[in-house]
Amino acid sequence: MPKNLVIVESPAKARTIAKYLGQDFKVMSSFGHIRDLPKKDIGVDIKNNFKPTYEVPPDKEKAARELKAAAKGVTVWLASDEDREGEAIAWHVCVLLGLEPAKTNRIVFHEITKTAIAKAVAKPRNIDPKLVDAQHARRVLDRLVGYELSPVLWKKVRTGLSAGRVQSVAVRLIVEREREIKAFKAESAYKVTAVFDARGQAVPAELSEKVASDKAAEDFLNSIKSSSFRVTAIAKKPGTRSPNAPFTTSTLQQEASRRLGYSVRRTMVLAQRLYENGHITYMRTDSVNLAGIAIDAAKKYITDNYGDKYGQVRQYKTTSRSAQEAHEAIRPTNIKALSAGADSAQKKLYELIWRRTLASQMAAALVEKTEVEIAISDHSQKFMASGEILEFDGFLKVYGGGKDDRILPDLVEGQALKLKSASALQIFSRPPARYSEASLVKKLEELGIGRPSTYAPTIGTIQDRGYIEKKDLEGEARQLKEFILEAGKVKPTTQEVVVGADRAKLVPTELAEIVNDFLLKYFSSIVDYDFTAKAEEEFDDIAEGKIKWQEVLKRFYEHFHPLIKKSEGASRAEAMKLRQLGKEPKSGEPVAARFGRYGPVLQIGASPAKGDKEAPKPRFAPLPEGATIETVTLEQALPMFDLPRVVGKTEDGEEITANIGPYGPYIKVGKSFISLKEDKPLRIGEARARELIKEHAKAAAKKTVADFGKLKILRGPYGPYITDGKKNAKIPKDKDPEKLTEAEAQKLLDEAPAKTSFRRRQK
DNA sequence: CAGTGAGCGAGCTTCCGCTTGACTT
Repeated sequence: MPKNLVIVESPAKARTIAKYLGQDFKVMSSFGHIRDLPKKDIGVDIKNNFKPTYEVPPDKEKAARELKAAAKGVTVWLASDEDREGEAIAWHVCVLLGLEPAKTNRIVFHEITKTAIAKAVAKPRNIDPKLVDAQHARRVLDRLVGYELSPVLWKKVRTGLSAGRVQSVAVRLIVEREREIKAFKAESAYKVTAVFDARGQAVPAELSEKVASDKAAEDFLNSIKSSSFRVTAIAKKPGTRSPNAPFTTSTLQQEASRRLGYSVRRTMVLAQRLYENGHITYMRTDSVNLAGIAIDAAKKYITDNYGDKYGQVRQYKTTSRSAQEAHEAIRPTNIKALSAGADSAQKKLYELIWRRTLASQMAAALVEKTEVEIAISDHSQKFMASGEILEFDGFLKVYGGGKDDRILPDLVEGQALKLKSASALQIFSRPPARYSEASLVKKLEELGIGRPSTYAPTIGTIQDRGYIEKKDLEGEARQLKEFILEAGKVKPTTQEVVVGADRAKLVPTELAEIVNDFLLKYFSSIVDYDFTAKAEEEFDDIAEGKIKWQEVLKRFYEHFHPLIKKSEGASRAEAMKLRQLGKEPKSGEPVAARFGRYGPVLQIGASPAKGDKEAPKPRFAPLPEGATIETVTLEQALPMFDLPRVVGKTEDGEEITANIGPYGPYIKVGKSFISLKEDKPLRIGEARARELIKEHAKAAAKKTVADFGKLKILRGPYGPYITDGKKNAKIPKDKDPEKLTEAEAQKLLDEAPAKTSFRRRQK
């Protein structure tokens, strides 16, 4: 029987450490925080000096039971992470096991290697009560903000909403970015480019200044028709490009999004699998530090495979202001393994991590940049030609940026050049980019808001609450004017480009705007971008013993709670942004847009006064696509009251209607609904509707493996399944779904467990 | 999943940060 019990946070870590510790040690996991504030109420006794009530949540009961059983009569070693949360986990484990925090062995290691673990065990310390206090303050502060603020939103806006220190700032960032984009006025200018001839070789160049108007652009091209051109200066400059630091959670999410197109959540699920199978180090980290053995192994690998001159040992320093550095950077556990992972998605992510890690220990790439100045005989402006040649690839050998050489022909100062052609193309200044999941994570990290373990869940939460939507943006076609000088003549022409098209961008809903504006008005200090940073300073003061944690909370609460009281005076109508659009021509009734119980809505006629049952009820309609409460016009609003609209009949004589529902525009035949994408419910014709109905039927047939009437076997995203319209059943792997008989299918369905409720996304 | 927007009232919702499974149509 082992005499020692080591408790870490993660079961995968427990397995690894067990290998290094031998027979005398049993290693178990707490599965993260093993005690927490209760979910159902605030769990903080505010009047009693903010005394928190902690309990074991239902999903941790099993772990708690097993730890208690294993801790009897042995020496316990607390080996949770070395940061504020880890220290608190160690303390909670002590309380759970009835141990004395001041007398229990506390050990930490930043890298999981035999020597690091042996060193830690040789020199145990005790729990740092001040660091635990800092965590109490962090936990209780978040609880007070979340559980006092959210109910205000239930009363003033809609039930079930939420607000918090992290999520409300994330929403604010997205709302404000969207407003910047809406307010942006694109400015036009002209970019002049030219191609010169140097003894038969082409030299592309660009005019050093932009030209403001189309007249100026045309005039300029006309004015250089008979000019002469001469090389007046050649500057060659060596340049270097250095590799980036190894991955943290945030940079891994950004690069996996950019290079592999993975969502933040998908990246974390894949990384978790790689970690559990021992292929990579821990994936929730803010550190760019590599263990000594990892640096040595990378150095050896580089020397053996690419040669000495490709290697350069580098130690990176974190630039993140919130970093707590409890772990290493994310790296392969064995750099000699070029590939790892159970499927191609995992493999791609592993290879990205492998390449980034190796590149971080490689030499800089060397480039030679050439700038050539070309003077125009009768103008003061100059053309500039630039070239870049990669002289030594260095780290780009494994982590390339995919930039091609731009090679200029050999030129000498004073050399005359002949103009082959020139063009002036209209360009527009671009609005700031919408956030993607990954760029939002980057921004939050810069602001010090959120932690590696919460980036992905936070994005999920603000989507679940209906604050933001992930959207593919189609962009719009824009005609760009262009003047081309060729063979001594300037000709006007146009180029069509699509601007603003983008994939998977975060767009705020009207609900987000309402909630954000409300929070900004009544709780500006809480949704302030620096709120977390300031709070962190106070937590640090607690950890350093400069102030008691209850004192920090007291000061905060004396400021915060009056804001809650004050917000109770806010009127619902104010929050709901009622906006009058005009009068309906037929009846003269007022037409308004507002945020209703279920979202944005158009309304004709005033809401009757309370208790007035005689007054006519107002009529309601959804907002047209793309319009918002702030932008919708009377002209756009009026036709919406004609929905639902009869489109026509099918060949069988069934009526087809069109409408806009809570899930977008659709057409309806009998009981089936078909979502509309390009077609508009106000305009779609009978012929087109019939087409869509046929396509829909075809797609449904493709999904059907077998149809027994009441019972159907369908192909879903998780494989084939049996359904009777009410209950679903999986088909065992050893059965061929094509050959299943109705009786067999019925039996499987009857045996399947009853539908369980599984909520990830709320309505 | 494809409405709605009366009124009343009971019962419920909610945070951030640590960690995994079990589960889905």
